[in-house]
Amino acid sequence: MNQRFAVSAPHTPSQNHLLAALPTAEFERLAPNLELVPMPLGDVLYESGGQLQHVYFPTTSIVSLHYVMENGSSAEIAGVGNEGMLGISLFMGGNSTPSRAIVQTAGYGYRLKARLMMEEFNRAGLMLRLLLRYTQALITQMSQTAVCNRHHSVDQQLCRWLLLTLDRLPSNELIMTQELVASMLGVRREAVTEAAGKLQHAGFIRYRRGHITVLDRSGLVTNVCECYAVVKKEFDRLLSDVRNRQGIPTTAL
Amino acid sequence: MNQRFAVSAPHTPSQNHLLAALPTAEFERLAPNLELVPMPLGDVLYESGGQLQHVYFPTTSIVSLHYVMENGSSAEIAGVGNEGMLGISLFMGGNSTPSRAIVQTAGYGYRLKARLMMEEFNRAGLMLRLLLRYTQALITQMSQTAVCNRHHSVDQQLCRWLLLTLDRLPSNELIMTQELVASMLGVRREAVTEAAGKLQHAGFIRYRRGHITVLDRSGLVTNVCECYAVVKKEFDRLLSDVRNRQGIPTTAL
DNA sequence: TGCGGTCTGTGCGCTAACGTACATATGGTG
DNA sequence: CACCATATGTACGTTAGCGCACAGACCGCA
Repeated sequence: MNQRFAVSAPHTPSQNHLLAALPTAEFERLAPNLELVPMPLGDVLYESGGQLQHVYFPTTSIVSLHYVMENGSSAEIAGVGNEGMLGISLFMGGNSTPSRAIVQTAGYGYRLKARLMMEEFNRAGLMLRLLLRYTQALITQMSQTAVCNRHHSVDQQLCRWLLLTLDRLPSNELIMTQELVASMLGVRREAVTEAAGKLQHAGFIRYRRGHITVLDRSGLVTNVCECYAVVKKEFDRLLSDVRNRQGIPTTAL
Repeated sequence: MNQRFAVSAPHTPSQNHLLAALPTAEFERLAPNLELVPMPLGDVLYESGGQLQHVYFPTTSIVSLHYVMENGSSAEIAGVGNEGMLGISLFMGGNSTPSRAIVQTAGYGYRLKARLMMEEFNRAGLMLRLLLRYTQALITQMSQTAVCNRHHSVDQQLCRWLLLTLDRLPSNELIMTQELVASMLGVRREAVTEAAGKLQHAGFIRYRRGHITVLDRSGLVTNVCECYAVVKKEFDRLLSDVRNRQGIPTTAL
């Protein structure tokens, strides 16, 4: 159903919540410059330390902000789906990303040239407010990841990760090897096999070579740590009024 | 020497790098509203989830952004000294902090009413650019903390933490119990005792009840993980032109 | 000067996660 | 259809860090 939808439905920038939240005037100014791009699994949008040529607004894809250490081990810092944007360091001022952005779930997205993004941002209009809000939500996600890495078990973290990914997906199936999940969580592949085995045994998920299907969402919820709810709640709080083209209260700016 | 300096030298907002980087006009507009406040050890500036009444610009104090979990365990997300500011979520749009801000090293700072801060920010001038840059640096610190929590030993993390704190201090002595350090790193107090014991044995530090003195900085550097350098480098890169009243290249905005 | 709360040192069993090694299963490709 | 690269399952010893318990040391205060 997911794939059928992706084929039959026309792609539109409004599938991305941030773009969808722009007032008509701003949206139409931007629209001609938004370029639909396919995002295949494993595609690297940004390399750590690289210059930003474009920003990306995922629609059906999910991208992982990833950090790779000197010794080769890695961990996900945050995930970005159709609720967000990639390339915030462009307007934050660094002009280069500290982390790597890698496509975690294949799909589509729209991209915009860095220069055009900056022009829009510099108008200091709704776009600026939207992006700063989103950045705030992203910061929460990163902090929570830091704390979760410190204090929670792999089992809990796997549940958190599955739920956060599931929330960004139209279907209940993840195209995803355990190896890849392991590199997201920053743990051994075997640890994922074991944790996923428990979840499958409990009937919450089912998987086969490269596919994970969630059968019982509520089962995952009972096993997840508080971090999931914290992140979810903060995204809802900050971005709930971003769902429709109504804008954001102007008190903020 | 540190304390003698704090007493004899007059306090001035320019001791904070962000304030010092403002052009004279903007600085003088703000100055009358900057209120000098003492920041005693353990003082809580923001409680998690609370509303922001002020933003704070530390001068001689260091404040820790801290996260406390349901089960009581905690961890530091980032530290803020005279290079930065507390209360970024004010202008980012959330208007409430997700984390707790607690004074880690006693000292002074200036505070500014939230409303006045927003007025300045909304001028979309240099202040906005400065603060976004700083936020970008803060994000790097948070990401790196997340990864460090995942992959590095307590020994390494203690070195990282000591060096980052030392860099914000005019002297080489930290007024700090091991208990407090432990709650920063999110580990057991005993783990800090042990790690600190090794460092003392190696002659890098010396400590007594509530005081840690760094004797050999380079010794810590040889034991620290890459995370220290990454954070330091990114702060330097983003904020090097913030040291003096020259402003920031206008390419960014 | 002595008291007492707090900070620091140390030991011990326990567990989660790691590193390594290898066996087995799967599904796309020629 | 057979092959084979890749994904998954399992096992075992090792280790870092935890939780707990308690002893000793320090330092400010009465």
